[in-house]
Amino acid sequence: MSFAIPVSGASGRRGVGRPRHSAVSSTLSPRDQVLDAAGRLFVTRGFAATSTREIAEKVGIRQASLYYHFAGKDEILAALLERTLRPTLDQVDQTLALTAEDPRPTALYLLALVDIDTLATAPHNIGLLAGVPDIVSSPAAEAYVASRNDLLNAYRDLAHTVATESGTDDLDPEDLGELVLQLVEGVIRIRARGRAITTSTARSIASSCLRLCGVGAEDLLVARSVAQERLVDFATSREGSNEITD
Amino acid sequence: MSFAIPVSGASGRRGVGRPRHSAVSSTLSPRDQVLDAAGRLFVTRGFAATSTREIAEKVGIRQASLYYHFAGKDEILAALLERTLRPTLDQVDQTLALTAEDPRPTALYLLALVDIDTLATAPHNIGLLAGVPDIVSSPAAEAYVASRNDLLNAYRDLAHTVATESGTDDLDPEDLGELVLQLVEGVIRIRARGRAITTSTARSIASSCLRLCGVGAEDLLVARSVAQERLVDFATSREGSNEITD
DNA sequence: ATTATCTATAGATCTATAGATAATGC
DNA sequence: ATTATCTATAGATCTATAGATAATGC
Repeated sequence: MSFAIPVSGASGRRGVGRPRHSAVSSTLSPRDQVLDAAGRLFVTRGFAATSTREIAEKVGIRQASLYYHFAGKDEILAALLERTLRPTLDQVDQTLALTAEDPRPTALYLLALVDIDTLATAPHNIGLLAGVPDIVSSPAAEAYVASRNDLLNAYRDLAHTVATESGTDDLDPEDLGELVLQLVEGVIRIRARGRAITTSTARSIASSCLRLCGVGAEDLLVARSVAQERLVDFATSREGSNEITD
Repeated sequence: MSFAIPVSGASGRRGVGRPRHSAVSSTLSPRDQVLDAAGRLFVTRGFAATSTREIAEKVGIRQASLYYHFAGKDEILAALLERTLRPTLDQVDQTLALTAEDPRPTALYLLALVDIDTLATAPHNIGLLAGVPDIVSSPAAEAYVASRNDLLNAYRDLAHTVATESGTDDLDPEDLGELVLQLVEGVIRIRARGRAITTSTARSIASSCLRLCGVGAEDLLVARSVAQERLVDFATSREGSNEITD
């Protein structure tokens, strides 16, 4: 029993089905074109403020045609969020496994770095939707919210351990975790202001996370260099699809 | 030429005008009741996703009656944002003046502390609306966005100076400012998770801002104690309306 | 035959305006 | 007379469904 995968990617794109009223330009599958347009609009105008008509217009199809690909606006959102968070969550597990034997600062540094990279390269800075009332209160975002919570817990545990070791444990673990994640998500704000995220920026932010947990200058350097080694393994195991390694 | 102030506050509240279909409960002026209800809804459901009907329902009036107090939904938003950011901006000027003679870490610490307090005590955690696409893309938020930008610049300048002095200037000033503000706005996230913001939490977050800028443990302690002195002056000059002083 | 679109439209909103009305104030 | 509400409603959306149609695939 294998169900057909709906030809996502640069496949057919040569006129199956009735032609559009305006010519097809993109090489993406129609479904991906919708997600792309929706993502851009949700981020710039907001979810509730974006109508299905606007999305369709950007894609170059009629409003009703959206419903061939998605059951409704909510499902577009759900697909978009899923696609956005999936890579991070997968990488989190790998990252934690990879640094299981290392000192915790190294693990925290690497987790932050991977996360920052994902946010920095996500299409349309889609991470902006993370904490928005519009989105979070939508039932379609339930899975997304739950997953983001797992991520938050990972940060909380790591950050708390690191802070305790360094004697900078004046904050409640829950609050500290929130702040570290907040710092990581700073890339979203930086991107939103139109600034580029360089490798150096990513490393600096990840370092900031350790400083926040009270890690001193020497330990920080150690964490950075060990993390860099792990990252090479990581990138290799993933066939270099990650650009963080310089 | 003095135009009548529309009786904001616990004044009349004794049946001028046609009675509401449901009894008045609040002691606030009708206008403030609208802002209160709208604030709560905007934060939980989002701006575009909240209808004027919902707002009116919470207030206990008919939808059309809103238009006696506000020209439209946008104007409700504008009034709400204005009311929210005003105190911070006023305090920022005072704070910077108060610490003009102090070392920059002290000034940064105090600015963060004042800002954190404002966000921590703002009704309905209204700070949540700060970076939301919904809001930011609305023309009604123009003044608000501009003001928030001034605040960001204040953080950028202070943080950059502090970071340079401490030799932790690996981040671009723009980016560093963004991260410090992001950290301060962490209180919004913490509140959103239903956790209380104690004085100790506020101080820890402000301290985190200095750590982020590379301030060492000893200098941090100095900044904290000097800032505490300034805060006493500050609170006194404002007749103790600020709760930060413990 | 299957696929991906189209046109047309029902039904449910939602915002804002017009004009009536029920209180208090003078 | 003034104020703060009410009722009623026009006009503009917006979402989603039904059914037709123009391509390719077999």
